[in-house]
Amino acid sequence: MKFQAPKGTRDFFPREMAWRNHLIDAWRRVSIRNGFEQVDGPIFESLDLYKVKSGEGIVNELFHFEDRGERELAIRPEFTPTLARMVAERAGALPKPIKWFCTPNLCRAERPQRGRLREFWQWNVDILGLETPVADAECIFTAVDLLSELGLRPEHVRVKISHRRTVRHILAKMGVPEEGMTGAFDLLDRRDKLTTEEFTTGATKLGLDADRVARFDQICRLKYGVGKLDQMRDQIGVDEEMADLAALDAELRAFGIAPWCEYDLGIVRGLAYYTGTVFEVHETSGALRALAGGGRYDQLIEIFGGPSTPAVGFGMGDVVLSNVLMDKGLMPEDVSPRPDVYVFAATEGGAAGLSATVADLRRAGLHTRFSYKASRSVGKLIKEASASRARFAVILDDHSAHGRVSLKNLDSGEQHVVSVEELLKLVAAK
RNA sequence: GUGAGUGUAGCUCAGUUGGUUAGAGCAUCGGGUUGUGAUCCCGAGGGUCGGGGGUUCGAGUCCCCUCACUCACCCCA
Repeated sequence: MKFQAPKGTRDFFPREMAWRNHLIDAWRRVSIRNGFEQVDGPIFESLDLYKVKSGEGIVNELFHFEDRGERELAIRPEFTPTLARMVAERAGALPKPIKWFCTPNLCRAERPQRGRLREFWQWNVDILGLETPVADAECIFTAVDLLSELGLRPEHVRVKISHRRTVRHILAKMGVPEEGMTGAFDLLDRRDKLTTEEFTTGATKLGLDADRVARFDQICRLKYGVGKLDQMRDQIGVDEEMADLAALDAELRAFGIAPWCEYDLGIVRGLAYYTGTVFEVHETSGALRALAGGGRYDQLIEIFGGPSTPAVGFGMGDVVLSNVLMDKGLMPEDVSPRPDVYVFAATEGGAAGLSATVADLRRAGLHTRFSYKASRSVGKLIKEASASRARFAVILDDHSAHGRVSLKNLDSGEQHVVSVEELLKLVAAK
């Protein structure tokens, strides 16, 4: 019997675990400096919680099971329902605005492919209780702050922004009837995957004539920089429902992230519950799926039984993010913790004091490793110390009985004979 | 759920028209030389060639089935 990790899941050997921690540390660090507080919920919830938001169809896409009390449960495929439940439960008592983040692992019963696995980690950032586009801009700023923290730049990734109400207004003005809106959004979303014929057929079904089909097609593809909303007004001829976007535009500039952002009316997001701003972070070559996606969902908390609460947020998964960093050559070689010192004995006399020295160094708070080898070959042991990525080698020899050791800086190669007290000082000073 | 591609050591791969006991490099482990990270030398472990069936005197190699992985579709909360 041979076992392997289940389809779409990953084992985290030390290297991978170090990377996962590095990423989650970055998520946490950036969240905190942007004023968000960390929360978490259970890894499984009542299956109904997910049906409320997404309908029966969701059941095939998640892992669900029954407990011994015949309760139907599901492993969390997303965090938003839990968040909504938590907010609805204490809505009255929580100080506003609510700014929360979370770094849950999520599971979806989908077929794995590039950028998509069955278990992954996702950074969730949400602001609840604020209607102002400042909150939308702050979410986008936080996402950009993280991307920047990991070495990405506007030439690598771009935040593509649209607005549900603005787009709805444009579509209505073009003659798309109210009942055709869902179909129109779907068409917008899938434009890049459709042939011209398929697109035209779809648009015609919505009641658009050839002229308007062409304009619709054009609108899907138009992109505008931050600060260029006037161009959008002129080219599309849109007048109303622009105030929200204009306010967001001003904030994006004020936050200093204009170069990272662009308006792209082809961004829809599949979710029916978005009500205003929607955005996705894409790698600029367009080769990979979205790194992150989010938007405003002002009615969701009510659906979960809470009071009417405006909300905006986004999610960013670890898989595509790692893919992008790898593709751009920004994946660090090794982010495992570096030992401060690596101790070994060059003589039998030195070996007598090995364990005691290690214990002293560890009690002093140093990340201390030592050689388990019987070899007294200094060259071999230095090599071992170096392979451990330690900053210093501590060499014990026959003088060590008198409290003197050789301290070698493995980065510079410098070596001095020092007392243990001096050693602690030198290592602490870097 | 649909389709395509790929499966030989931990990794990258070689393996002749089917022919003896399946190989290399890297990695791992042990040892040796040089009292200081290199280089070098010796050695070891690790494979039911993804699995099953078939053809054949003989299958890593040919055929069928199956499984896994990868990629694309559906979907993407």
